[in-house]
Amino acid sequence: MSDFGSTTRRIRERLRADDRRFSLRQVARRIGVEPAYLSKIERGAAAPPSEATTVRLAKELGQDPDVFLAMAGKVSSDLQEIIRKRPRLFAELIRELKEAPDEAVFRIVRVVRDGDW
Amino acid sequence: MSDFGSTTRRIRERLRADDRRFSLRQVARRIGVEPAYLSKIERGAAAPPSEATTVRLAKELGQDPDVFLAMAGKVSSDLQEIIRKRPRLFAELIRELKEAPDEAVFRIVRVVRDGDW
DNA sequence: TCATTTGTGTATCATGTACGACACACTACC
DNA sequence: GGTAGTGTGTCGTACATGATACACAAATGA
Repeated sequence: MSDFGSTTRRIRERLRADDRRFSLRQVARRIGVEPAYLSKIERGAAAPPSEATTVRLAKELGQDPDVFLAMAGKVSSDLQEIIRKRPRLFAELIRELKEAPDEAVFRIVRVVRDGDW
Repeated sequence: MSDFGSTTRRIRERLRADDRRFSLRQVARRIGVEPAYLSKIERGAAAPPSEATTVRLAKELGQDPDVFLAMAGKVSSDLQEIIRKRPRLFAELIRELKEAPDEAVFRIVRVVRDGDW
């Protein structure tokens, strides 16, 4: 379940292969946490970090923050806020789309984005 | 911001007007918390309760759990799980619908529900 | 070879979350 | 006028969250 750590490690080590700046210590430093803490996270000895730290980590590794948050068992707080403002509407929409194929969901996104419908 | 308590109290007292079974103590008993705790919640002296307790409270008062959770500053964990399974897709959809009028969102719900498209 | 860098083990901590226990004073009712 | 029910004040607590601090041994590199 907690592949957050191992995935993070895998991605970081791949980046490190051709850029020494992606050592655990240097990444930890850039995202603003102690090396020991990031070490524990990557080994699964500590739970995934806070939302803010997770997002910094994702960006640092060139990954999608929403995906990293999902791996961390979280949902971005800005999404939560959107839902909380119209709970009935969004709750119904999301539950309705639970089993919908990716293509169907994405079609909606496109339709909404391209406005006029 | 924290109208959770006062709203709860208002709804409960309205129910109580024609049903003595909606005293704070009896409601607390039925949803499985101590009266003192529910009292603090209704007065805003304690933060809104856990997701599970919030849902039991909403149902007890005949309210929509998603709305009560929203007031409690939370999003139902089953919705979060749906989002976490396809984070990119749902993140994009929800952000795209952030400013969309209620009617537009609801139209999508209907279209999805009525299948075939 | 020797300084630097690296990852990690251990200990610790502050804050928040989510309540329970108990006693108290007031009100309602018969 | 006693008994039952009502809301509340105070205190405590068990556990989770999100980290820091420090020391250490192994690898790396000039």
